[in-house]
Formats: sequence, structure tokens, C-alpha cells
Amino acid sequence: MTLLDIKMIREHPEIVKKNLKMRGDIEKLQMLDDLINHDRRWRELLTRANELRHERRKVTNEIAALKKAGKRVEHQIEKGRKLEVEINASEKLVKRYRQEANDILMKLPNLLREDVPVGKDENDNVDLKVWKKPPNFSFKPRNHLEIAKGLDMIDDERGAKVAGHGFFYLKGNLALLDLSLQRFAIDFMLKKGYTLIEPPSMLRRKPYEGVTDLADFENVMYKIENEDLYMIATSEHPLAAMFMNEVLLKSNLPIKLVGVSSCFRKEVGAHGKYTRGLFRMHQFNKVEQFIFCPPEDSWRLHEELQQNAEELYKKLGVHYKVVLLCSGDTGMVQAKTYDINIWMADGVYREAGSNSNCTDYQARRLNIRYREKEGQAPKGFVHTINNTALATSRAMLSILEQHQQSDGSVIIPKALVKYMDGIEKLDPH
RNA sequence: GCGGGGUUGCCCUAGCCUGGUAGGGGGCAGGCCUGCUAAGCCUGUGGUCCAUCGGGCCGCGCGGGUUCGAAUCCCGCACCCCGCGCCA
Repeated sequence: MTLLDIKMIREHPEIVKKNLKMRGDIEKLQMLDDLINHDRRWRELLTRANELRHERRKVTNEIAALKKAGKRVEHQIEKGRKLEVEINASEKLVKRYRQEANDILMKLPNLLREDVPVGKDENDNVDLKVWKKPPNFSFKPRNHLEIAKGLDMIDDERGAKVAGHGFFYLKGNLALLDLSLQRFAIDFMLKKGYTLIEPPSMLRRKPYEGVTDLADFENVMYKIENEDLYMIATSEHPLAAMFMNEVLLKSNLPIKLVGVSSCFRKEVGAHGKYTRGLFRMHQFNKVEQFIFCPPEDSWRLHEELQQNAEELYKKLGVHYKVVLLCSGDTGMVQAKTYDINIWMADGVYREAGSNSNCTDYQARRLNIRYREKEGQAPKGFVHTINNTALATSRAMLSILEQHQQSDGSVIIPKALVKYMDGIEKLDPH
């Protein structure tokens, strides 16, 4: 299981080096050198081990032949025994070096696409476009938590009492709004021809290592005690892992999926980030777009997913910006990422969704390949692309904050009314 | 959760008891021959390492063990099928 192609690293280490520098992963440059050394040593040891195994094969064949002829074989068995000891020692070394090389390989990030701007952190991200103007309130806008409480739609204190900070009871129309947003996004994606998937809410470690950054096991995923199971942080993960170790037929590609699930995140290291109300919860619901496709189609489809997500926000009448993440802010798994940032009542734009082409990174780690035609050998790894359709928590807060009225009521976007049992306005009374 | 059966290359399947070069069929690819509504024949088929030709190693669900030698024997795990149990 490799994340970057080891052959490519051997032949063009400078590409990987440049990529690490762009990402600001300076500490990984040493890892790369170690990897190259381990890989070289591994190949030397492997060659030696293979020679020994070849010797053994000759001896065992000799034994078989001599036995058939009814001759004595003590001498050959003794030789074989000695060889076996050498082979064991040799194989142990080979395994160790391969394992160490692989461990490093698993920690190296995906190669960024050429058009990703170089930058250090989110401050260097590039605004690409803006839709609508920010709301211009004649009163001081409240944040969504104040609004939701005013409408008696949320109970954060009891959520914290039973599960801790970051968990909530959504009540009445807010719970209904959550479900409405899910159904709205799903219907929209179904019309676009995507297949609806309700995936497992937990994954084993092996598939999980394929879809995500290893650091996420510390910082993001909840682990089930005494089980090899992790709560999913997004349906992207079980969707990506769905075809692990499979070879897909090219004529069946692209596979376009829309996943719906609850998402669970520990949010370790959220210090200093905006954590109010619905913005950063330990549990939220999300409708997700996901595509498996041949390598040559992924950049076109990446743009298609972007259009889909923007259409959804437009239908909700929500003001947003599209941002291209810079090299330093792009995740390890991703080659290029667009975020949709929504305007919030404090005047700050915050991420509502994220659209990433992971190229062959996930597919390589999950061993998802494709073949040109039935009966042929696999041709290569597929590309995977994922994009939030709607994270209901953030869509809800954008609706509450952007569509709020001076009296504490909230206008429901027209597109949602039919899913809200005809409710057009959330009223305090 | 318990008992039984199973997992072999791109696909299907034989081999497992009784350890000794993984056989057959299909698909696909290339080549040959050529036509009578039929086709037939040959070669190849995954990963990886060294290399100039070429050669080697690995690969029988995964991981260990026994053995000169493991698809085959032993142990652990995963998944699938059948039956039983439990259950929204």
C-alpha cells in the first residue's frame, strides 16, 4: 500500500521535495531522504533474499528427485536447513526495511496541482468569487445560537449535561429544518443522476487508513472501545472505502454517489477556532457528493461538483465566497481544494463546505483500480473527488444568521418550504 | 454468540485427505490459418527485483507456525453461505 508511487519518488525525488516545500512540510524533507535510503537498502536486501530462495528451491528440487530415485538425502537436507536459517534472517530484514519505508510513505502528502497558489496558511487562500452581497441589517444581527434559543429550537445545556460540550438537542423546527435540508440536498443530487448511499457509520482501521491522514486517528475520529471500529467523520470515508481492493470497469465510470450520514468528530486542537453553537459540533449531519472516475476526467468533474454545491447555496439564498486553498492550507490527502465560505453575523466568512480532488491518493491507499475492458488486466488507479453538498449544521446557521429578522424570526428559503410542511417563517410565538 | 461448509490468478474451477514446478475452462490481448450456415490453432495474461539480451523472486482470503520444502499440515483473525440462538 503506497500513497505516492515509490517509482516516481525514486526517479523524481525533486518533485516530491518541491511539493513538501510548497506545503510547508519542512520536517518531512528528512523523512523523504530516509525513505529513499530505506528503499535502496530494501532493494539490495530483497535481491539477496531472492538469491537465497533461489538456492533453496534448487536444493529442495534435488531432494525431491533423489527421493524419487531412492537415494539418500541427508546431505541436502542439512544444506537446506542452513539455507533456511539464512533466509529467515534475511527476510526479517527485508520486511523491516519495507515496513519502515512504507510507514514513511504513508505520511507523505499528495502532490499538489500546479495551479494551487503557494502560501503558508488560510490567510494566503485566494478568493475566486462571491455570490450575492452580504446581508445589510438595519439592526444588530444576532448569532445563530441566540436566534435558535429565542425560537426555543436548541438545548445546548442539556446536550452538554449528557454528552459534553459540542453536543446538542435540536428541537422542533430546527430538527425539522435539519431533515429538510438533507432531503432538499438529496433530491437535488438525485436529479443530477447521483446514487443515494446511506453508508456504515463505523469503519475498520484498515479502510480508514486508506482514506485519511493518519493524524486524524488522534485528532478526529472516535474509536469504539475494544473493537476495531471508528465512528466516521464524514460519509466521504465509507464512500471512498466502498470499493477497496476492487477493480472497476471503465465503462461503469464515473460512479457518482451522494452519501447521507451523521458525522462524528473529536475536534481535538480546536483551540482558538470558532466553536460557537452549530458551527463546530462533535456530531452533525451531512449530505456528501463523491465520484470515482478515470484519471483523465477528474479535473472536469471536480468543477462539476463545485457547480452543484454552489447551486445548492444559491437556492438557499445564502451569500457565500468561493476560496481556492493555498498550498499550506490544503490537506495532506488533497491535490486541490475549493472551500465555500459563508458570511456569518459577526462579519466573518467561515467554511461551510469543501471540494477536493484527491487524484489517485485515496485510490492507491485503498487499492481501487480500473480496467479498460472486461477480461483485461487493471490499467491503473481511479481518481476520487469529494465535496460537501450540504453540512446541515452550517447550512442551518447560515440560514438563521442571514435570513433573520429584527423581531427574532427567520424566513425559510422558498426551496425548503415544501420540506418544512409549508412553514415559511420561524416565529418566536 | 454456537455449529457446519467455503475463500485459488481478470472470471469460473481442479488440486488439499496422502506436502515435492498451480492444472483445466472462459474472458481479454497478440499472432497464424482461412471460410461450408461452426470456426480452428499458437502465444501471452498479476506484482516486484536485478539487468543489455535475459533472469530471479513473490502471489492460492490475511497474519503467524511446523518442515529441506506448504495452496496442501497446525494456530489466530477477517469475510461469505447454510442452520441454530439472540434482537429493533
